[in-house]
Amino acid sequence: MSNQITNTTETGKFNPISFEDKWYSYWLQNKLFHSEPDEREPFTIVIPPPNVTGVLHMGHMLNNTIQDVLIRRARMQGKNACWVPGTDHASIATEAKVVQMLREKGIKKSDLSRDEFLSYAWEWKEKYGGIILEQLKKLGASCDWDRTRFTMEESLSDAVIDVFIDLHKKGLIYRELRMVNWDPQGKTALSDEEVIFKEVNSKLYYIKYPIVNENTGKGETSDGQQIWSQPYVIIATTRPETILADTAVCVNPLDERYKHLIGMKVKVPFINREISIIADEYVAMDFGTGCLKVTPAHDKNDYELGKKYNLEVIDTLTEEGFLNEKAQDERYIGKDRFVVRKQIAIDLEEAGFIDKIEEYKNQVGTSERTGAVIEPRLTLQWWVDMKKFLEKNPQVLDAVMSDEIKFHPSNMKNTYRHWIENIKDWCISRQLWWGQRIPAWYNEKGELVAVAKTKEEALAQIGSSFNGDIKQDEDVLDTWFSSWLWPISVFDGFKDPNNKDINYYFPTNDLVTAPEIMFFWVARMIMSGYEWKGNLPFKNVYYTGIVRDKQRRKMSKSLGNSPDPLDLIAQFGADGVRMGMLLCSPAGNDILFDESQVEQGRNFGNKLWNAYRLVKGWEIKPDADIEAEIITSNQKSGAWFAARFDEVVSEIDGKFADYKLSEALMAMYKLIWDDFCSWYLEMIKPAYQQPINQSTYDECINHFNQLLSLLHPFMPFITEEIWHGLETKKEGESICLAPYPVAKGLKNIDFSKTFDAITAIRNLRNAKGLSPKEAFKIIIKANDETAYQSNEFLIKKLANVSEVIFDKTAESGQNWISLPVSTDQVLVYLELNIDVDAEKDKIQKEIEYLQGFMKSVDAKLSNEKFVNNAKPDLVEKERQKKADAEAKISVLLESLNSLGL
RNA sequence: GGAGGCAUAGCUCAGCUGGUUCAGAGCAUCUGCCUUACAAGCAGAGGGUCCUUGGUUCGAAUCCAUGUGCCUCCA
Repeated sequence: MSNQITNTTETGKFNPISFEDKWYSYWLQNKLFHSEPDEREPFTIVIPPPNVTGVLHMGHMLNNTIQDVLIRRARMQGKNACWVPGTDHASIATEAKVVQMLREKGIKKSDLSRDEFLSYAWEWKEKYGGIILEQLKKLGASCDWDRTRFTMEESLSDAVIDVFIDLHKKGLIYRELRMVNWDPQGKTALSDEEVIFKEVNSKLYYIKYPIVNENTGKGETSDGQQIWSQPYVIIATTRPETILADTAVCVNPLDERYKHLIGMKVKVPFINREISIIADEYVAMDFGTGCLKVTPAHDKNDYELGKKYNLEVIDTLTEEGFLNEKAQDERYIGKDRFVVRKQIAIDLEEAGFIDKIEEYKNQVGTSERTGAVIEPRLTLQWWVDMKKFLEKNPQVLDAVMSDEIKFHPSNMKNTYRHWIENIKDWCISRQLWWGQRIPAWYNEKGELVAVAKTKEEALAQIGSSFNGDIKQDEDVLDTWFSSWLWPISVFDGFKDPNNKDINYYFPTNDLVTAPEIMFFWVARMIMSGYEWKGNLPFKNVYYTGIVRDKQRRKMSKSLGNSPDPLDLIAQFGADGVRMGMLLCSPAGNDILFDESQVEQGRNFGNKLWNAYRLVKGWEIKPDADIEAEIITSNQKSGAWFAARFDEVVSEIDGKFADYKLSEALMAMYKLIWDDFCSWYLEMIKPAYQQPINQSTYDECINHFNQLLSLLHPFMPFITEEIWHGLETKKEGESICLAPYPVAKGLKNIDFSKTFDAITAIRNLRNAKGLSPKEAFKIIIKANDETAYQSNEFLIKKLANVSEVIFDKTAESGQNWISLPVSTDQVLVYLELNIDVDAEKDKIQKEIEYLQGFMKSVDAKLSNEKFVNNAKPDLVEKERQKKADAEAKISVLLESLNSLGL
C-alpha cells in the first residue's frame, strides 16, 4: 500500500469517502472477517436479523455499530471472533409488501394459488432482499458474510418444523378456538406482542336499550328512593356497531341502581333481539353508566363473560373487518366496521336511541406491521403453552435474575421478570402464506389427525387403516417462531446437533438489540436455548436505546424525521457516523440524534488525520545529529505519554467490562485529542523546519500505532488508512488483526505541575493580549523545585519562555507578575506596566475564596463527632486539605505584599 | 388501572457501597487569535437551589418518605 498522503485537500481537511470503500474491499478480499472453529477462544455475536425487505434506518446503524465495536475488539484481542449476519423473512411485513406490489400490477392475491403467490414472493425476496446487508457493509460491519443466513432458507425452515413437531410431542403446543388479536388488513392473527396500543380520540355513545317489560321500568332503592324511571337502560360504548352482536347486558350485582332489573330482558336497537340482563362483579360501577353490553364475539372480556354465563356468540364481522349477514340489518351488511360505526350512530340518533355522546380518549390496539385497528376475533389457532414451558425450564427466569445472563442496563431485569411471571400463551399460527407452513394434517372432516413433516410421514403416523385423504394446515408460523431459534439454527444446531460449529460457537457471547423486542425475541431465545441446548444462548444482552430526533420523537418514515443513513455516511464518512451515534448512547438510554454529533465525529477524524500529516511531515535525523537536551526531553515526554496511555487503556477496559461504550469512546477522544495531540505531539514537535531524532520518531510512531489499535473498533476505516500510511505494510496485513493494547500497569508520571505552570503562563498571555511569539522570562518560586527543573525544557518550549530562574526568595516587583501554581509561584517578567490594583483585587478574591474553604474544613475538623465517626484516612485528607489551603494563602499573601501593600 | 424507570450547566449525560473525582464531561455559548498538522483549528472564560418539601446523619446530588413533571412496558 502507498505510503503517500493522498487524501488531503489543500486546506488540510481529509476526505474519508476516498478510502472507506477501498478498505472494505480489502478486508473482504483478505477474508479477515471469516471465522472457522479452532483452538482459540470463540467470541460470537449473532445479528438481530433485519427484515429481508427492509432498508437500513438509524436504529440499525446504532445497533450494528455497537456489535461491530464489540466484535472488532474481540478479534484484535486474539479471540476467534464470529459475527453471523442474516435476514428475517418477516411474514406479515413481507407478505403485505408483496400483496401491495401485486396489486400495483393489477393482480389480486385471492386470484393466485398458494404456490403462485409464493413464487412471486421469492422473486421479490431475491430482488430486494439483502439490500440491507449491502448497506451494513457501508457502515463497516465486520460480519462473516460467508455465514449469511435467512430464516426461511431450507435448513432453517426444517429446524422450525422440527421444533414444532417436537413441542407438539412434548405436549407444549395445542390448538384451540380462542379470542385472538385479528388484523383485518393482514387477515391474520397476531400475538399480544405484535399489538401496539395507541391513544386515540373517540366518542363514547350512550345508547338506550328498551326494557322488554315496561312495567318494571321503574325502580326504587331499599330506602324507597326512586332511581330509575325510564323504560330503557343506557349503555355506554365506543363501538356502537357491535351492538348488533350483543347477547347480554351486564351490571354489577352490588349496584343499587340496577338491582331490580337483573334477570329482565332488553331489546337490541334496530334488530330487536331480546337479551338478558345479567349480573357480574366484573362490571365497574363507575365507568359509563355502570351498565355493560356483552358482545362475546368482539371483546376479550366479554368473551370470558360469555363463557361463564353460557351466552350465544354472534360474530358479525368478516375476516376483512366488514359486517356480515349475522348483523341482520341490511343497511350495514357488507360495509366496513368504521363506516358502520359512523352510520349507525346517525341512525340511532335519528331513531331516538341515543341519550348523549361524549368525547373520549381510549387506547386502541393496532397491528405492529400493517397499522390496522385490531379486532378481537374468535378463531382456531395454534398456541405454545408458556406456563408449562417455563415450568420445564425455570432457568429462563433464574439465569437472568442471577446475572448468568447479564442484562445491560441491569434494570431491564425487572421488566423481564414481570413479563415472565405474567406470561400468556403464545399464538404462533398466522393466516398467511409467506412463512413455514404448519406441519399439521387434517382429515376430510377437518379433524387433526397427525403432526408430521410430510404427507407420507403423516399417513404413516395415522396407520394403514385410514384410507381417506388428508390436508395440511393452511396457516404458517409466526416469524418469531423461527427467530427464537436463531442463535442455534445459524450454526445448524437442529439439523446436526453435534456439529463442529454449534459446539464451538454456542453459547454466543453478546446480543445487541432494542429493548422493545425483549419479549418477542430475547426472552424466547433464552427459552429455546434451555429447551434444546440445555444452555443459555448468550452471556450478555446489551439493550440499545431508541433513536429519536431532537424533539424526542421516535424516528419514523411517516414523520420524515429520520435522515437516510447512507446520505449521512456519504456526507460525513462511516467513521464519523459511527462515532456520532456512539458518543451519545449510554446503554438503555434513548439517543437524541442530531447531525452535529456526526459532525463532531467527522471532526475527530480530521484531528487524527492532521496529527498523521504532522508526523509524516517530519524530517528524521539520527540521534547523534540532534542536541542531547532535546532528546532527553523527548524521552521524558515519551515516557509520560506511555504511562498516560496505559492508564487510559485500563480505564477503557473497565468501561467495556461494564458495556459503557460511549464512555470508553469519550476516554479515547480525550486521550487522542488532549493528551496525544495537544500535549505529547507539541512536546516532541521539532522547531520550525528542524528535523526530529530517529528514536523519538520511532517511539512516536509506536504510540500512534497503539492509539490506532485502541481506536480501531470504533473508527475502523481511518485507523486502517493511517496505520498503513505510518509504515509500509505487507499486502494482506490489517489493523483488524493488530493486537489490542493491554494495560501494563505502568506507574503514573505526574507532569501536572509542569502543565499547570504552562497553562498559567498561556493564560496570562491571553488575558494581557500578548502574542504567543513574545518570549517571557520567568522565575519559579517553589519549595520543591525538582518537578519544574526536570521539565524546564518543556516549560520553555510550550509556554514560549526564554529563561527560567529558580529562586525561593524572589519577590514580585513592578514588572514581575505573580501566578499561583498549586502551592508555588511563577513570576513572569513583563515589559509593561502592571495594573497593580487589578492584580491585588484578583489575589484578594482568591484569598477570600480559600479562607471560606478553610472555614468549612475547620468546621469539620473541630466537630468531634466527625473526627470520631469518619474513617481515619478521611480525617487525614481533611487535614491535608487544610494544610494545602494554608500554604496557598501564604503564597498569595506574599504576592500581595510584594505588589506593595 | 398495574409494573418499572427518570428528574444534575442551554443540550446530552457521568457521578459505584453517603465524606478529594463533589458539584463533573462532551457539545453548545462568549472572548481573543489565519501561532509554521489541524478555523472541521488553537488559547481561555462564563454557566447549576443537583425537581419540591420533609426525614435519617456529625455530614445528603447520593439513603428514606411525600408531592410534581416526564418516559417506557403491560392491561
